[in-house]
Amino acid sequence: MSISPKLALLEEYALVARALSAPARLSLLEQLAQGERGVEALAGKTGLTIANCSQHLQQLRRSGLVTSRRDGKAVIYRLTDAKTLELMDLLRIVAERNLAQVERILRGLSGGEDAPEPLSRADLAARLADGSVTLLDVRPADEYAAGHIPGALNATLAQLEQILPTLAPDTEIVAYCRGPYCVYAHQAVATLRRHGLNARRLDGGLPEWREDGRPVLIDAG
Amino acid sequence: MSISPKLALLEEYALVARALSAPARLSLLEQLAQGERGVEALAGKTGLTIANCSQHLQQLRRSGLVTSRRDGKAVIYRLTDAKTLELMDLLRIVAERNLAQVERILRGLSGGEDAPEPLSRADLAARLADGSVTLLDVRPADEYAAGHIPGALNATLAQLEQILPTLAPDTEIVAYCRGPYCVYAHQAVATLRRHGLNARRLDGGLPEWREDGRPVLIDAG
DNA sequence: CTATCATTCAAACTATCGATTGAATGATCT
DNA sequence: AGATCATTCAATCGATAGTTTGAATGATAG
Repeated sequence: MSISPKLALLEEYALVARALSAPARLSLLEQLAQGERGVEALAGKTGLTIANCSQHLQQLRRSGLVTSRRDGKAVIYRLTDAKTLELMDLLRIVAERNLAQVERILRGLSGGEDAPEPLSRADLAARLADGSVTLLDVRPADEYAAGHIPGALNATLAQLEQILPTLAPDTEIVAYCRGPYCVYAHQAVATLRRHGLNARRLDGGLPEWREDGRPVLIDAG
Repeated sequence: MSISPKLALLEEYALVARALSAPARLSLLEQLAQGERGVEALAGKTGLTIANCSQHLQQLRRSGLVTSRRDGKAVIYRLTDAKTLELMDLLRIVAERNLAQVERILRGLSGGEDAPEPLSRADLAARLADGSVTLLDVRPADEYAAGHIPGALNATLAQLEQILPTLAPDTEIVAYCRGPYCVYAHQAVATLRRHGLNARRLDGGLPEWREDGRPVLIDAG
């Protein structure tokens, strides 16, 4: 190659950033952060066609953010390592700190109300131990089944209104979802608070909880 | 807006990543990591035309990674905060861990020899205190003048061969440069080792050193 | 060894990005 | 107030990215 090594290096770094520069791929990474998945499952969850999904996944693989293995006739993708999750998190943090538009969208999700500070994962662990909190997993049932925080109830946003009466009104409710880019927990907290309940989000989702080395319960399949 | 808030959020995160997805902009960020700069200075350092440089800078500003202020008739850009530097670093780390191509380029810079592990900044500080190390700043003279680690000698790669005889042969030499994306230190260490000297890189460059809260010496202008 | 099926490739199209040129802006300085 | 000059805007071009469609691959299962 005739170009300078310096430029060649920058091209490589840019390749990683470019892999993160399309919403569709961020959506795929969000899914993969919860666990390894096949192409078809990912396409279904993200609403992409199979072929399109495959191409995005290959781009993610070329960037080194994800890797794949073969299982029978299926190809299973997964995040390469925890650094990928770190990168996703940092991207979100920078966007939330610096972009007014993000602030606006998140405020819209909360129905304009001020949401309380998220609960740290360490604090949640302590409060789960002494039972002073109701934990709510607001992801779809299949994702809950594939792994969730022990002690968490599962209810999608649609189901939330139905289970409202069953929630102890004096116990603080903590909601969590997929992690870096998921908005379910934001919306759930807004709904719960509109109904007068004391609710807040968990800081991070299941991927971060798992990355902390904390226990994850998998339903028997 | 009619699109879902979720997609809108992902678009914003992708905007930040897209800002990092062009080598020219990474190059600008590398310069800005060393300190705030005007458009013309940045264009000169990166080899971009003024207009092109201005457009890239605006894209960086839209992404929230950099901000600007006016000083007389000049517009001065700077990194928004330390998170930008973190993001640049993490991008490099992920690329170095996962991309074979990066490994190859860095090996080429070292002339194929195995380079020793970089020295940590904390260790450097200790060894500067007891004088057991020769510190070499291999950036251009103007960047050295704008701020450098106290006690560092300045020599560009071109000048390196000339000052070789003046270096104590028994003292370990530590080289540093701009930081995340700079290759000068790699090349300098390779040159020094080819001449039989005991040399290694500093982990990180001036921006990381400054971010640690360590002293930086600015030449009187 | 052949059929099957999940995945990948290839080609086409549209949209967007990056570089260049030359003109316009707009804050300063006299 | 007008001249100056750094910066930004606008228009253009070529190159690249994203989506869709349909065909090709290639590992498995019978």
